[in-house]
Amino acid sequence: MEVFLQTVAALNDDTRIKILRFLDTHGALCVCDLQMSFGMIQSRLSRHLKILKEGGFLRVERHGTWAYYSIRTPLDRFRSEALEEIRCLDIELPILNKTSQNGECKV
Amino acid sequence: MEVFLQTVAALNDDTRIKILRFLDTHGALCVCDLQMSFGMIQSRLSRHLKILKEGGFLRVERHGTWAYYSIRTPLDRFRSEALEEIRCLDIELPILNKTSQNGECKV
DNA sequence: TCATTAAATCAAGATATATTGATATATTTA
DNA sequence: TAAATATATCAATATATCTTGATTTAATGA
Repeated sequence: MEVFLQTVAALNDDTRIKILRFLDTHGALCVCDLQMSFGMIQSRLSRHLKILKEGGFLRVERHGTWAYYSIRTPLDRFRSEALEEIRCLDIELPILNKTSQNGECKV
Repeated sequence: MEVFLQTVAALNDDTRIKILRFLDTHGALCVCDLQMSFGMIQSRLSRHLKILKEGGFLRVERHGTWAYYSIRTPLDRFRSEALEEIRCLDIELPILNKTSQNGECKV
């Protein structure tokens, strides 16, 4: 069962779908940008990012204390189709709030 | 969110993955055949079949008191890819126990 | 109509997953 | 080294989903 079910489980949550769509739209973002944009408690966000990463959808690149998450490429066929479906969803996303740009985050 | 998340939710369960794989392998089967094969309580099976049907993976054809479930065709791209993934899984399936063939089910 | 069988539904308890607040880890800068 | 900030993890609770046993619905045939 393993990998496939983990991939499916990663998709099985509204919040994670939104995060995927958001990163697909805006490219790599650090946790604090996502946190500011979604107005979401940090531990919650961190958990969802972990599940998406372990589900094979995201990659992380660290720069100092910042962790930049982005859609992993290339995605395999199943994950690509999933992402394509997500692109077609009529969902409400937050506005991007890129506090980290100023070098000052203090989220 | 609607349809896509419902589709994903349908996939998000070991038992349902096995049922899909089983029906993909053996074609249309009635509930009692599945029940005998999987050794599963009827209400539990019925629930999973409902979720798979509502997730767009299965169709039902009624013949008298029997309800024959089978993989719905054609499947859209996402569901097809999902099924393809399921075909590649290394999972243990029960042996087909087709009691209904004799016209006597008494499951 | 009544009895029988297949399948669906419901309510209660069991299990899994998500959320929260607190704490831990790690990097940068003073 | 110490303080500050970003991120990850943990433990407790809240919420959702699954399982079970009982009941209901529906079709068949006596």
